[in-house]
Amino acid sequence: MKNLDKLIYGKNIKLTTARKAILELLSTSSKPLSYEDMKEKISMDKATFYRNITKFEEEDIINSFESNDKKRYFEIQKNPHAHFICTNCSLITCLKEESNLHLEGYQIDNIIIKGICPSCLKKQ
Amino acid sequence: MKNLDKLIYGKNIKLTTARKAILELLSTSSKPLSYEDMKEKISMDKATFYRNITKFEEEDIINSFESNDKKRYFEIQKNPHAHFICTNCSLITCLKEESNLHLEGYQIDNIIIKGICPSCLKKQ
DNA sequence: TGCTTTAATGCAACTTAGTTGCAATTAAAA
DNA sequence: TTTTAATTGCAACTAAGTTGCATTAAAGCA
Repeated sequence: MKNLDKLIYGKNIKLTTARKAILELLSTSSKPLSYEDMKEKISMDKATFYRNITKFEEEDIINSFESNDKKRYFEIQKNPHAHFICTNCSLITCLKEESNLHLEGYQIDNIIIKGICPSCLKKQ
Repeated sequence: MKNLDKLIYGKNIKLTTARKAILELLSTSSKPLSYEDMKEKISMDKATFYRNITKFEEEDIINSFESNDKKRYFEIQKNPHAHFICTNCSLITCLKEESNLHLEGYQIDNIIIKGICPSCLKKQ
């Protein structure tokens, strides 16, 4: 079974060419991607893109968050981790370490921390 | 000196009626508000609203974050605290306790935690 | 208090993200 | 291979947020 097949195995989803294109791109990227980042590389209509994104989020295959530039960034939901967004330079950093936060009674899916990154702090 | 004056004291900002209306509304609200929440209660143009929001954010008077409904929510930046957003019912909860996270080398301004709230977990 | 300057406002027109209805197409199961 | 339900593309739409420009109002000063 190929990697992409694994992502949707057992879920109520058909593996179409459009969906392969999105998952292929996201799973080979080292950082979260926005629609703008992806639109030249995938040849589907905007409606198809967003309908699939919605479906993937419902099935917990990807997750998304809003960055400083007011765009939504998408990422395969493997090895869940927190993200740091620099409100100065808009850099997104994946934080593997800070993801073991616990909140009694809550299910935590995603943590986004906003602030100033070390590089921007030095320049000030 | 009145409460609203305190917020902008010493900053490069005129206290206009439009700005009073925004700050008045945000400072008397117990939860973050979106543009849609506020637009009937403030009588200014959309452009004025967003220009002032931008200014307030630059001067660290308010902060904003994107919720599950893809709207931006605004809040006075006092007693900084984390927010929990339920991706099921879209409820926003202020978490006073969980705000002492430390990240070496980073300045943390805002923490957003997404997941499922206790009430939705029980219903499942 | 009235004058002056500079910033803030309202309006209109725009950009872009994201959504929806519908007819045509395609994946997957029989 | 055929069938059927899900997916796609298209076009038209909604709503957030932005920008240029002429008008207005806040705040400092005479």
